[in-house]
Amino acid sequence: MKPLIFKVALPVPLYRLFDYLPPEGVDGALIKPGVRLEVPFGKDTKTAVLIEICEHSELSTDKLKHVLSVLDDKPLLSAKDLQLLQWASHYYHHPLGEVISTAIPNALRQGKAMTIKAEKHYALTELGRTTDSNTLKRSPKQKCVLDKFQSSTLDLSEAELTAWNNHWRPAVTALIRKELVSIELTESVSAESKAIIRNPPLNCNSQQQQAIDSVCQKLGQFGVFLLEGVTGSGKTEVYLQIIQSVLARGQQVLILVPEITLTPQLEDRFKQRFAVDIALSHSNLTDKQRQAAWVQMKQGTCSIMLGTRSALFTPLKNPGLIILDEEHDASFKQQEGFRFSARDIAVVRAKQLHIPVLLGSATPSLESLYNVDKQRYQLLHLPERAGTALAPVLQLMDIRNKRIQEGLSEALVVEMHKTLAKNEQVLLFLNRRGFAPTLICHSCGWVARCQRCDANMVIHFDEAHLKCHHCGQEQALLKQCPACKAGELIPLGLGTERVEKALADIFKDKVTVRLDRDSTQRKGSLENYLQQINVGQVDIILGTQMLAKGHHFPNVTLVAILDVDSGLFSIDFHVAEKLAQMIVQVSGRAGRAEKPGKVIMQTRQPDHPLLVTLIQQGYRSFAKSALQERKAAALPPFSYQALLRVQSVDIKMPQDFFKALAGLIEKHNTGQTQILGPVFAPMARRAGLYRYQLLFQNVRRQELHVLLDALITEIAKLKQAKKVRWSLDVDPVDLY
DNA sequence: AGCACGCCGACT
DNA sequence: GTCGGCGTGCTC
Repeated sequence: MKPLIFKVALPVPLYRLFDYLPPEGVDGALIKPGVRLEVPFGKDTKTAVLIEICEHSELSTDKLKHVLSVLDDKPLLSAKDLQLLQWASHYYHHPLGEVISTAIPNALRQGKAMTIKAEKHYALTELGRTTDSNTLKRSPKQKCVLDKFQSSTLDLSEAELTAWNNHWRPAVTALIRKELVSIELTESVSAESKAIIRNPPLNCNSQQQQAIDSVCQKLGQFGVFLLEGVTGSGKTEVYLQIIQSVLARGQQVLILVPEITLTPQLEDRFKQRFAVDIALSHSNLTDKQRQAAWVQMKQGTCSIMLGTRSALFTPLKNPGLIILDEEHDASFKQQEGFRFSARDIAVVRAKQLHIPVLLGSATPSLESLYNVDKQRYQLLHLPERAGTALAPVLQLMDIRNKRIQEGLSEALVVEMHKTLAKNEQVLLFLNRRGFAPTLICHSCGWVARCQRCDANMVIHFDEAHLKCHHCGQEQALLKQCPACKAGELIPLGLGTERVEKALADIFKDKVTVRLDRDSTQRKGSLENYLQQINVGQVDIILGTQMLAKGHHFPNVTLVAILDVDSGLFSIDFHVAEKLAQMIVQVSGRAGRAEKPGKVIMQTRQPDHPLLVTLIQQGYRSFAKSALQERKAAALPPFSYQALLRVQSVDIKMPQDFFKALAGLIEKHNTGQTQILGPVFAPMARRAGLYRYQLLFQNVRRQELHVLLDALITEIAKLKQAKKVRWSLDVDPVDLY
């Protein structure tokens, strides 16, 4: 009788599976694909995932090793999960083992048990702490809540309720989930849950209601919805009410948001509505927390997951809906390793699971709008701002030949004074951190350059450093020109730090807060600043693109984009789209309720078609004309692209690789795929590596992928390929 | 990706 | 005579 062969995926960058024999003394037929296996691999042992069991191997049986042990009783990944991951591996031409690695939490990848002993220990400790009132001497408020809780008194005060929700409930429900708490406790908790009046649904306008109804009618079947709603149009309320319906069907919801949007405020908004726990998944969690969230979704003990990009792959016991908020956001595309688009895979996953997927944005991506045109996606439009709020007025401020002080024109300063005099807030947007992007010698023209990149060092006065924003290298701020030893060093150009200092001079009695990566590095400091802004302790808010994401500033009535021109000229066709989205998103921070907002864009290109179209006719008109341009140039979404990036410390090394590749392309490109390059990347050297790229483009996706398939197989075997770092980026969003 | 094997230069 | 440089090839 032939032995069974286990085909397994390993977390290595290899485009193939490995064959093993079942563990010794174990009937292989009893083991199911999707379980984790401990296998010997080379010198060490690794955690593999069983993909398939079959009867044949390319290798003779005596060459095969036995699986050491089976780590799971039940598959960690279902057949559908595996199917999706295999699809993604194929579509993005990335090794399956590494794709699986992105789909499962780090702890499980390392072979840890699915139920965590340490977690149980933690829960028990927590139980001891929370149920023993005597140990709560330091927190009398908690003690009071506990006493009421234990005596089944359910009329909690508001403060007690908050304490309960924030500190108690998560701990106790975590215990219940782990079945470590007795039945009577469970019962009193559920009674208590019902007693708590959570934030009820808000009244919806007719468009909101229509959007809700459209999606709810499709529950249980596949459909893609694009929810287009400007800031303040009540998108979140639409999400919440649809989620309510999904929960009522006993199904789970996966909500994906961009990296920076996942704030405690958003989490609170969900918590305040639903009487269920919310699993979180983002990069700030510990391995253990991520695993716990993942396992809860898989086992169905939690119904809502709120997470970033990689949460997309979380196994769901009863999938009901996927929501992807701010679908235009570039952070849904992973920019290294397995370069997947969470937005695109979300659609594939929803189709596989026969559930709807809801993409939301005030500024939908051109791809999604194109899919609406093609009737692949159903558009749900929320044209109004909820309540009485008025849309902000956008205007261009021509600053040609005008006096400018540290990036602020006199006319803008006047507007700022007017706004501040009314006790309203001003928001200034400048997408460049640091003090100034260039340090130049006034005497000899020497410029501080990064030694490892084709880039200038950026001046950071606060830390007395020169920093490279591309490789992170830092050096002490120079006092003297290293070239001529004599000249005065002058900061050239504008960054947020510099504007901050100017604001302190011009608006002496006003409070300014600067929000950028440097000022919010410490954990919780962003939350802190946002809090200060919302209670009115701040007059002027100054920051980079992190201002464009999600945060609401109700008292801001003037928004100024200090330098809109820097985004207007780029060889990358995506940049115009990103700029338009950024302008609209930043504008959305202004004007709330009865206070209409004003948005000023300082420009030296007041006639630029992008700006004029956007301002006079709005985002949709801009998108329409941008799509027409894409069509005329046969650019995506009217064609499909893949970018091969090649990096090397040696400037000449990649040439051998490209020479070999040219032969392969010649041999395999039997279709119409256009090959553009190889050329240097726009920044030819970064972090000490020379960077080349080669673009593949074809109006037929299938044909492009057939070529890529053939090429990847051969490149993986190429000896010239081992001397360089290469990667393939399917559907690239930035061509740099 | 790791890791070992392997063949040529500066050190005890 | 040996340590170690990283080029090449393999991992079921």
